Amino acid sequence: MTLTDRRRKLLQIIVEEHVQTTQPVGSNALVDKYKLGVSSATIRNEMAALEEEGYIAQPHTSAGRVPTDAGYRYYVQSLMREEAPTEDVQQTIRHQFHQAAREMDQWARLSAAILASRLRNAAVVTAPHSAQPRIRLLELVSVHDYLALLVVVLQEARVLQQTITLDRATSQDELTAVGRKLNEQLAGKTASDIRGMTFEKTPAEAPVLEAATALLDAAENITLEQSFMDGVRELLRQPEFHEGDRVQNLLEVLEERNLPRSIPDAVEGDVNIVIGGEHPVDEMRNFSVVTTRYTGPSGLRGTLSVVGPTRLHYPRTVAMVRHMGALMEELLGVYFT
Amino acid sequence: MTLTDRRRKLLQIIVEEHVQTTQPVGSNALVDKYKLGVSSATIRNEMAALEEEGYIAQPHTSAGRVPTDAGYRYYVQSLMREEAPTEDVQQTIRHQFHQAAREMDQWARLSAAILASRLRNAAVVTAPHSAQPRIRLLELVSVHDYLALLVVVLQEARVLQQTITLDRATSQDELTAVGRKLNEQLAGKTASDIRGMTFEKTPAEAPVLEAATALLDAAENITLEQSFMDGVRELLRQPEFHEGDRVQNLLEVLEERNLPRSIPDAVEGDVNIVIGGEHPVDEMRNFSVVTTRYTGPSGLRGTLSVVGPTRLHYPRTVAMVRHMGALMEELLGVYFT
DNA sequence: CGTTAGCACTCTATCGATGCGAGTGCTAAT
DNA sequence: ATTAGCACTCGCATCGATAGAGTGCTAACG
Repeated sequence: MTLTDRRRKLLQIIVEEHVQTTQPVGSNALVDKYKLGVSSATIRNEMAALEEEGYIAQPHTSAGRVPTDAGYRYYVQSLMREEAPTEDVQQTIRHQFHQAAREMDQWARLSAAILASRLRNAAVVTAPHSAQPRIRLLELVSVHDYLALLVVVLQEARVLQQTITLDRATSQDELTAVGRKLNEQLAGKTASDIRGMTFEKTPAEAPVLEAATALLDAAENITLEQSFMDGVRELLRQPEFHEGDRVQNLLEVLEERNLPRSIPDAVEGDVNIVIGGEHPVDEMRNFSVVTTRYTGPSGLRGTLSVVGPTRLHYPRTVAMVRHMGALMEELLGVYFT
Repeated sequence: MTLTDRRRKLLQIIVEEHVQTTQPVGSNALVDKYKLGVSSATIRNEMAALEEEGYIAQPHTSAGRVPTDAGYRYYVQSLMREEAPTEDVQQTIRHQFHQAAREMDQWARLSAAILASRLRNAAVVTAPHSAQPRIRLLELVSVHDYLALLVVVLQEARVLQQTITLDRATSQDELTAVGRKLNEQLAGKTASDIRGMTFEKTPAEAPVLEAATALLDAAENITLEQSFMDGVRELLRQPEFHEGDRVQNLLEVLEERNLPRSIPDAVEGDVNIVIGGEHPVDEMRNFSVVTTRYTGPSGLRGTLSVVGPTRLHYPRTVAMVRHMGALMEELLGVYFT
């Protein structure tokens, strides 16, 4: 199971060469390009061994070798060295955030854009959201006789809204009064808190409470509104998808925005890598997903993911995802403590 | 310039046949499939005439004919009959809206989804927004010593938010006081109204006013947050894009979300069709865009667009876009009068 | 004069044969 | 253990021939 140093080195070269060229890599090309101290025949023997172990494979007899999922797995686990973005790049990114509005949604959107353009692959980022959202403030605005707009500000500085139907015509004054009263009672409460409350509800209050709890419930989950996708165009640029029919499947998954759900839970603070067939969803078996989770004060959390072909530049991708995760955490820490 | 009836009929058949089959259509196939009372030679003569006029073209000598942009233009202008969605479909759609939340953003998103899936093409819908947004209500929430969240509710029942930096630590009480005062002064005002106001601004109020006007300004334009795109996957499914490199250009345009901007102003209440090379943006010359504009009470308006290959099923597409536009107007009318 | 049958011509797409080259695995020598 | 040598495999590009779809033109017809 454990490989000799030479084989490890060889596997590394094969992965990196293939990532760079997109082509299967052969023994002759290798000895030419990299000054290995041995002949191509030796390399062939070693390659045969690596193939035996399942780390590489040939697309067809008499083609070069290509890393298998297992090969990439071994590579990311014990061969690669992350390539952190240069100081220069880091500065540029920081600057971009500086220019953007101080809105969590904007940060998420920007993160997705940066990941996509820097790594030339698709990126999905979920905006920060709390596992236990609490009401900070609540406001009722009359829209129509029987219609009111409920605005809920969460403690995490997120704003939710919902239009609610009232069972009788209600004036703005009346709504304001209801709002004032509920504000006192609901401030700092979670959805389950509210459900547990047993005070007397007036007929006017009932629908508001119901809507408020529904909003809180919805806010717990990564709703599709808060998940930003970017870089599909980059994905189409990748040579392996020029036929297009393979990306299509991916888009089915991505456009329904259930990517985050389909990703195994990322270990917090670390970067999670899912390679090709390791992914539970069938449509994803041609792709790799690199994910990290970021957390902020008061239970805020979210995820950043990059999606690309299995032939990913893992050292750069992992490092960049890690970097952006850290950056998000930093921003959240500074602005929302 | 004006065509004989027979040529008009022929052009119509060519367009519809080509839309259906994706293939160039030849004279023999035509007389076989449609029981025209004449021989293929006659058809050939007529085709030559139509080609002379610029309505059709052959991809290469000895291939069938394909409609040109001008051919499609003639078709949509004077040959096609819109195919309104069946009563059945209309009911289903109505039902879908009934199920959805009564939020304008949700409606827009749903519209995009429906257009995309029913027409099997990409759709872009902008949420309703007012040309002259007016403040309904304003709320300040303390986030941090020097940081506050400004929530602005517009009269159109839209909610905007922005985090603002304060030049000194400010308590929630103080913010509430500022908010109360500004509320009285700003209710019903537009951005230019506010800029025109000359009352005394306290240091605490200045940044809030600035942010509020900025928000109003931003709300006037279709910001990318309020524009919903769906159905890119459908586009990839189209046979003409199986090579993928042509959709890529489109995605460049779409992902930057400047599609609405790149579309010639739609005449209100009517459906606007831009065919292939008619589009000012180069990357779009392989596509057609069908757009309509919807308006609601108090200056609310937005657009719905469908983007597909020039080989669109115009009768269905135009009718469906028209239908959805009318539906949006109806919904806005019912809920926001 | 419009219509049409007939025909030569053009161009594409497809198929099979062929040759080349990259790459492999094996064997025997070092 | 390494390596030179070699036969072998297979994909890929090239080429030519062929079939087929479609056209334009011409001459005949009602």
